[in-house]
This record gives sequence, C-alpha cells and structure tokens, in this order.
Amino acid sequence: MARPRPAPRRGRRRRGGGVSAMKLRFAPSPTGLLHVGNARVALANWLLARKGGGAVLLRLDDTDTERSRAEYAAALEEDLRWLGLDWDESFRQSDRLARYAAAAERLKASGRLYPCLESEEELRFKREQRLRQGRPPIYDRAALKMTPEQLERARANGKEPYWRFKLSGTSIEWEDGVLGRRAVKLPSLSDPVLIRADGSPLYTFTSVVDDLESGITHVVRGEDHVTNTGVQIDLWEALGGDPEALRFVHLPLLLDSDGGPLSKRLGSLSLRQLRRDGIEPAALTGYLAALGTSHDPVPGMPPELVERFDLGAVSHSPARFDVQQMLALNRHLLHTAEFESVRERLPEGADPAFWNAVRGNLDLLGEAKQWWEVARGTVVPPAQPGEGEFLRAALDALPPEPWDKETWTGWTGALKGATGRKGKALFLPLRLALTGEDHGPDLHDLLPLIGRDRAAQRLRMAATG
RNA sequence: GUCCCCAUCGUCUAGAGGCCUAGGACACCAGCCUUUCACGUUGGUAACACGGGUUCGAAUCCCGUUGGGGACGCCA
Repeated sequence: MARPRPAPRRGRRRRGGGVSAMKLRFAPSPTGLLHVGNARVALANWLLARKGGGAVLLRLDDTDTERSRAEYAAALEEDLRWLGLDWDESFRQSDRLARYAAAAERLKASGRLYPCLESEEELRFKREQRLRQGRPPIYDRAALKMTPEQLERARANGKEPYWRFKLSGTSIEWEDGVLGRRAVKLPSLSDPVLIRADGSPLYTFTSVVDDLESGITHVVRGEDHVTNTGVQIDLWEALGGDPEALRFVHLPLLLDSDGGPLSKRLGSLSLRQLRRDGIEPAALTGYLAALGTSHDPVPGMPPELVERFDLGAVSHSPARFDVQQMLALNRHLLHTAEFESVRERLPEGADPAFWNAVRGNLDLLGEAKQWWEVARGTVVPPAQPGEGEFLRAALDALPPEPWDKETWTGWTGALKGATGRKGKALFLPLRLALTGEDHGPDLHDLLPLIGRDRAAQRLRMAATG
C-alpha cells in the first residue's frame, strides 16, 4: 500500500537559484505555562535552526478558543526568553483566519472537505460501540452518504455542518529525523475534523496551512505527533504542498523521574516554578539538550550548545527528566561560575572575594544570600551546652585585625596549644558559633569576611547561650 | 480494546555477531587533600527484563512474554 515517493533530495532550490535555508518553528498553544517537555522541543528547534543557519518562527497555536488565554501567550514569550531563546518571526493563528478559510474553500472545491452533522454524543456512542466490538474507534464516514437535500433541510432548521478532511486511504511514509523510516496507515484513522460548525479551524488544519505558507522546512516536535504526521502529510499534499520540502523530526517523549507520564508533574516542572526555585537557565538548557542523547550534559545557554547538538545522538526511547540530575548540573555550574556572570543577582555589596569563598558550597544561587548574612549580617549561633569555656577561650585568643587568609590558621593553632583540642572538637564549635551552621565554606576565606567585630560578638553570644 | 514505538548500571547512555571479564557521564560509596564539614582530587560498587530459537559464537539477529510510553477528540 506504500505509495511511491522519490528519494529525498539534499536541498531544495528556490528562485534565485540558491539552496533554500532552513526554517523551523516552535508552536506552543497558549493554554498553560511552558514546562520542561515543550521547553525541550523549543530548544531542539532553536538549536537545529541555528546550527543550520536557519530561521526560527514562534507561532502561537491559539485556535482552541475555549482554553487559549492572552496571559499565557505573554508568559510563554517571557519563559522562552529566560531560557535564552529568540525568534526571527512570530504570529498567532487567530490572526490568520482568512487564510484558513481560503484553504478550506480549495479543499471543498477538490472534494476533500465534506460536511458532517452528527452530534458529539452520536459520535461518542459510535466510538464506544466500535470499541466494544474490539475494533478501532474510527469514524465510519456516514456523512459522505448524506444527500444535498438532507444538508439543505438541516441548514433550513438552523443546523450548520462541521467539516472533515477525506483521508486519501494510502499509507504515508517518511524518513524521520530521529526515528528513521516511519509509516502511518491512513485507513486506520478517522477523517479529521478541520472546521467546526461555527467556522473555526482546528489544529490539524491550521498547522499544515501555516507550515506550508510560512515556508517551514523542518517540523520538530514530540513523538506524540507521529500519527498526526501521516494525516498532515496527506493534507499537505491535498493543499498542493511538495512532500519533499518538509522534513519531520520526532523526539521521544520525556517521562517523570519515576518513569511515568510527565503530564502529572507539569505544575512543578513549569519553567515558572523552576525559575522561582532558583534554577539557572543554563543548567536547564544544558540538561535538556543532552537528555535522551548519548552526550554528557554540560551546562550552557543555547548559543553554547549549538555546535554539539546532534539529532544522530538522540535515542529512540523515552527519557526520564530527573530533577536531581538537573540540580547536579546547576551545582557544577555555580561552583565554577565567575563573579561577573552572577554579580547582579548577588546581594548588594557582594564582591569577588565573597563569591569565590562561597560558590563551592552552593546548590542554588539564592543560597548565597544566607552566606552573605554570615559574612556581613547577623547570625544567631545555636546553643552549645558545655562549650562555654572553650568558646570564651576562643574569644580571648582572637587576634587583632587586619585579618587575612592566614588568620584562621594562626588563631586555631593558638587555641589548639592552649586547650589541647584538635580536629572536629576544635573546629566544629567554632564553625557553629561563627556561622550558625555545621558545614559551609572554608573558614580561611570566610573568617576575614566576617571580621573581628562580628566574630567576637558571635563567640560571646555562643559562649553564654 | 485496536494500532505504533521502546527495553543495557539508580539516571542518561556506548554497544550495529567474536574487539565485552559490557565502556563513559551524573548520582552513590571510599581513599587522599584540608588539624572540621563542604569544595577539590583519586579510586570503587553497580546493568544486558524474561523465555524460546538462529549461530561454532548473541547485549547485539528472529519469535513470544512481560514491562513502559504513545495514538485512536468538533484538544494541541
């Protein structure tokens, strides 16, 4: 049943004679916040486009009038920018209704778009009936047998039809950029509804019209769209599109960390939430670009990831989005981050000395604030029963300023000689009194930042607490 | 229910019949460094889902089972 298709050509020629440039699109629907799943698709589109020297189109698929919201559209763009993605062109589908209507007329003229009157309840009943019989729940094309008289009568009664696309009945094959040779048998699918009774177009239709009219060369999306691809290629050809002009790339879906569908975790994995949690965008993009591939993840903003990105390295099986792994990347990123790259997000007054002292102890950049309090603010040390005498001795042994990296060594060395303490017994009470924490940055670096006044005050407080 | 896809360490994966006593990265554990924790560094533990074939030889090929994911919308 496979229909003959010429072998793919290397590049398409356009008027002017040059090889046509790549053009990719990211087409989210503004019905919710962007999450790691569609962020990955957006990133893959962007990376591929930039790698091929092509253009990126941001298309808002807002034909679902029930659920689409302007606030989400704005949030989407903001989140994409946070990720470091940009685009060369953008439009929303609700602005192109006339184009879809024109395309629909062409389809009607060629007999590929036919009116239907069955109600949603009727369709649901038929679907369930077929399911009970163990047959695929596809539409029976009953409306194709409707006479013009029946349609007229319905219209006279105020009932408008909705419109289905008549699938060609072949098997559609394509060479997928990730999955390889794939095929969809059209006879096992329902003729898709393209136009609602109120005249509004549906996704399957608008997407193909737009891909065609905006000159898209590569469609990169999640594997949940493979069946759609069969339908869309059929539609593409019915609208006069050259099937060789469009390449499809389907990325295996992301699973949650337990291996279940990502959908139930979408709230906590929205870009909004991750940003609020203090994740560095470069950790997320670096993770997303490597997840499900044979490449080791390296933190980086999109431009830094372009060269390395390679569809050939993408696996065919679904991958788990592991927050712990993303966090590990975030940590490594922070540990080697230069002061200048984080400067404006650090507490007012923070300098390179402070940053270099604490960065190795951060999981999230926001934690720097806590160490800034330790260095320059107020710390209430916890009570250390039985350590009063030792802490008083420490206070008395505190050397005069100026302090530097060696101050800690000199001070604790003197204390060691005076008290006979060493190791943990020597250091832990001091760390606790000075920072309020039992772990943290090297005190060689931290102590000079705290300074004698604060150190003395904390030791005094800890000794009496 | 029907159809499609997938299956190697905890996680992401290398592996395209002998180069595999299965390699790497992250995580984890340990040693070292540091007179403390962390940082850093070095090393280690850890996997071919199961059952049948094919073959001199299978993680690799075939079939089945199991498990997971997806599709089957007047959603996208």
